[in-house]
Amino acid sequence: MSLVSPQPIDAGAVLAWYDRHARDLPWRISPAARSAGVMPDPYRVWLSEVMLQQTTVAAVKTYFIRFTTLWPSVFDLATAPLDAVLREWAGLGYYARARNLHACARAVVEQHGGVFPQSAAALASLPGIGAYTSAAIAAICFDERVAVLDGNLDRVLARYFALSVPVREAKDGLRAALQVNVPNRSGDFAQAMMDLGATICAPRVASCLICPLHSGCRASQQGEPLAYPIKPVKAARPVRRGHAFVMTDAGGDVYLQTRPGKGLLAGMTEVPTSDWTGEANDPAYPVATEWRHRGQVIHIFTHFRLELEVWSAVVAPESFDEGWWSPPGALKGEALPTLFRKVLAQAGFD
DNA sequence: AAAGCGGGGAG
DNA sequence: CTCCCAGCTTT
Repeated sequence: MSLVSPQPIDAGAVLAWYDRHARDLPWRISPAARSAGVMPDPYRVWLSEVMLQQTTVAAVKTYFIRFTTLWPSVFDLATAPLDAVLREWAGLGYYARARNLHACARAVVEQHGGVFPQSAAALASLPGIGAYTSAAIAAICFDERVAVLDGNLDRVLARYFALSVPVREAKDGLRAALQVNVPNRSGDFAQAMMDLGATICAPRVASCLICPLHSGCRASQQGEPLAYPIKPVKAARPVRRGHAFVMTDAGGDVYLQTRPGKGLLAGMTEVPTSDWTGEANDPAYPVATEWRHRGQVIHIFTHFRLELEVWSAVVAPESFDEGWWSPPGALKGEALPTLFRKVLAQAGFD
């Protein structure tokens, strides 16, 4: 017995709703323009999709405009130094995306003549493009009739089918159930379903009375749309503790260095810190001098909570040669993740 | 199959 | 505070 009942999806109703209520987004071709023959630029769609991985539309907008202004084409991005891409990505999170973005731009230019492949299967072989992103680009740019399954669709379909297990355990079944319902306007359909999930069938609010899928929705029929999707048991978030050291030279420049190329915040810029452990420990200062305690920074990562004690001191620069000294006015342009911007702010560098 | 990987906004 | 967002890669 399948976990997903073969309840048909009224794609026509979804598209009719989308024609009236589509969100206006910087990377999107409106359904009216699309109907008039305007096609999306695969470069812009790809860039937006990568930025939108596990990231809200609101957070992406300014980054998208900044990136497309600096680098209007895949050729421009492929030619840009990786350092510049990381600096512009700083604050958006999941920094492996920026490295893969750059690698993907170079692959498209060097292996495909600057033209994005037009099938989901071919797109999926590129760096940073997985099952969702390949399907989204193929549908939105080329109207490939492929199932586009993101977090919104997980929720919408889990409710529509009243899925009795966590989505994780039925992903293939959901995809198959969606696939057989994908219409000719597959790009608009994909975006319509995502808009539906973002506005009507939202995580904490289900506005079933105005939903185009209301009549076929099992969860709505049961009167408990918010009971789905079934939540998997969540792991506790451990606490790690450590110390951060903000050092300035006599001229007031701040000592920065580059993080390791693998792991958390890989390749991004930081100030020196101790190890982050489960236990509070005494600060192992980088150099013996008069350190001033500037308070604490708390930062939440996906899988742990970090509490850093912030220390500052004026030091002799000769002892530090792995990194560089950055004038306070230049900090804004450094590839500093949010954690270290918090640390610097705590030490008085705004 | 599970873990690792950021950050922010909504409620 | 918790939840979760237009997920991908590595182990």
